[in-house]
Amino acid sequence: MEVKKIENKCPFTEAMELLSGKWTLSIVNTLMTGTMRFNELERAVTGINTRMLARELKALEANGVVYRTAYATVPPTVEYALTEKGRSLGPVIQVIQGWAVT
Amino acid sequence: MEVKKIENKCPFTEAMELLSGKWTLSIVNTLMTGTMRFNELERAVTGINTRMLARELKALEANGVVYRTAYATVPPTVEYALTEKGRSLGPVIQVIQGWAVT
DNA sequence: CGGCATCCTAGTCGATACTG
DNA sequence: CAGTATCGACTAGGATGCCG
Repeated sequence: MEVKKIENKCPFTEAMELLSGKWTLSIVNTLMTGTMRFNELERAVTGINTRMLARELKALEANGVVYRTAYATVPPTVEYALTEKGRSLGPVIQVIQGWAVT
Repeated sequence: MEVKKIENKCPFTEAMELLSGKWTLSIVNTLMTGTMRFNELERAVTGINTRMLARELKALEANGVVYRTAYATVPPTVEYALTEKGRSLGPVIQVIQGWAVT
């Protein structure tokens, strides 16, 4: 059984799979300003809903873009912040933005 | 005074809607090497099929990223090349690629 | 407060067949 | 050669409710 493995699985494609989500870069961009809680993010990213935010955050966390910190307080407190990898997305956002206004 | 909020503003979202296609940037990247015909592209972009290529090319053409030149030869000849706007996507691809390998 | 579970729609994507 | 048409699988995305 021949498995047609994509040899040229370029890192570029992998990156696109992560970044092409509708909200992904908006979330990352929002987190550029600093650590935020779940509800803060939900309010800051206009138009997103709970499920999408949760899903995106999980994906971003799995990819080492954001960092999650949960505090065992009685009203649960969970904070999200960018990792080094996440912050390194700044230029990407800048460049796309620059291209967009051209 | 008004601060230009480039953050969660539309041009970025618009750009993402165009660029987030699965094949979009691969096609653009392939065309960076120069003008190509339909079948050449289909062979160069590994994994794509006729329908997707046709659809993407139409979208890219509509957005002024590529331009299409058809020659009225008996076996139809159609060439695709990047516009100025299309070539200006080079840095975008570079940056994402750079981020991907990090 | 954080965030999963459920249901749903609309769009994406792929393989194949067919046309000018 | 350069596409279009058709079908069907898959999934991203949205609305809402519930639970620790």
